[in-house]
Amino acid sequence: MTVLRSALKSAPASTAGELPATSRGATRDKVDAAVRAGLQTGRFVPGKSVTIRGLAAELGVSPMPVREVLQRLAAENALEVKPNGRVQVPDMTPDRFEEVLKARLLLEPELAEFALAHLSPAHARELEAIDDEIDRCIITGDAEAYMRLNHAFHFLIYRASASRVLLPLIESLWLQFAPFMRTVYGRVGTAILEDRHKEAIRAVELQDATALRAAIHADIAEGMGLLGKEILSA
Amino acid sequence: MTVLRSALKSAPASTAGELPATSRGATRDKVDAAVRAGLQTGRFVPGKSVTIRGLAAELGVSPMPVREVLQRLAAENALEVKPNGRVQVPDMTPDRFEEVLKARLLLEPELAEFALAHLSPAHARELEAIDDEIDRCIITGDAEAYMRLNHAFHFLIYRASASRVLLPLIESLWLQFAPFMRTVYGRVGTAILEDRHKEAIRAVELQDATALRAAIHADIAEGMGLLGKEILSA
DNA sequence: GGTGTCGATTTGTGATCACAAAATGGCATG
DNA sequence: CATGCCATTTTGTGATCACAAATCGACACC
Repeated sequence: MTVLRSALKSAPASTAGELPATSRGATRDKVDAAVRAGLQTGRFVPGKSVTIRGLAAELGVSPMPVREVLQRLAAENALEVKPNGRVQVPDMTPDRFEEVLKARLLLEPELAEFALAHLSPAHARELEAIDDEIDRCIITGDAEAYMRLNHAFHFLIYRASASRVLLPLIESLWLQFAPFMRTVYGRVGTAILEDRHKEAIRAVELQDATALRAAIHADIAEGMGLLGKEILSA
Repeated sequence: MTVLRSALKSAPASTAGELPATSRGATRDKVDAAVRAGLQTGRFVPGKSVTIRGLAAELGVSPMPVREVLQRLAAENALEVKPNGRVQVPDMTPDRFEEVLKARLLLEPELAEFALAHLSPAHARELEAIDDEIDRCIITGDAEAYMRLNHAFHFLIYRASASRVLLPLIESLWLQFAPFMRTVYGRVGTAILEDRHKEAIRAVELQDATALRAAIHADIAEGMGLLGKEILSA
């Protein structure tokens, strides 16, 4: 039996040609990264139902790691398990949107200020590079790249805090509103986008906590407030 | 094969005598509830390693639902998956403690105020009943019951908000500090405990948002601030 | 007596399977 | 032509298995 199973297992592995680098939990990490990226970039749209077998086949893995990843993301409220067990990307509602906005305004300026002491001039230059790319994406209308870069900008700041509590909470929030924002950008385009990134960068350079808080707060309030009105018309 | 497996499956079921009521995901829910309760009541202590097979055997289920539950709780930062895949209850550090405290002070007064409009005089009476029991627990020194009731008190308020965003974040926070608090109570006893529950109840009765915020804020700051110093001596 | 090494055991991981519930679709009936 | 019903398919769930990595323990060697 053992030999037989080994033969079956090595067969698809040889076709894929990726025998090595199978460290602990590699498959699960791969699936996790794929789904998270899909949520952030809009591959998964609110209301879209995600099936275990479907994702497993798409990624060329067994249903097992997919099940665990879906459970994880459901626990983070990035996905929703319906009473019949089906998993889907939650729809956005006005109430939910307002709550996410409120939570972001409470937590993100706080963590940004906490991270400020760990942000060097080198970080400021990295932020500028990202922001330049963001400006390009707004012009070209590349909503997917915009979302990826905007995420990179904010989390370059937040991650500097080395937080193990606030940071996961904020990541959960981003996963909750990202799919919805993606659909909004798809509808209204990216031309109207404005941000307070340059103010934030200046605050980092000057190590000005108050200014950084204000920049992050305004960036969130304006960015989400601007597009939040869209959900009333939908 | 099918018949053979059915025989194998029905055998242990008949010994346990619980054929019915096997609705969707019942086993997983049972495991989930068991582990959550264990974390809240101190059955699981920081540093304690939790094994899949161990828990599965203890609860009389297969390793499968346990794996998913552990993944979920790890996603909520209630458990920690070490690089070798082992799962354990995270240790508390001064940094982590301070961050949890900060996050609670930001989120819980906010959600309490948001819930206030949904809190009726009947709720106030429920809160009073819980608080009476809490006072008894403080006297008798029943730390486990105290923690369960304190959780019930706060979440009776928070749950009234019908929040789908802030509430899960706060639940995650409680799961993070509960195991640690349990060990602290075990060391210093419950006699020194004080709370602002009566102020909170009065605020609910009067529908006074400012007073409720203040009561919740003070309850958290004093309750955790009082015991947080313990981690410096450990 | 301390230490390194090798074997046995424990444990997480990924895969496959059998089953039940739900969803889907076609078909017959009103 | 609409509608209710039934067979088929899809899908989630729980269980078991084979394997690999890690941990633990004993024994020999220095």
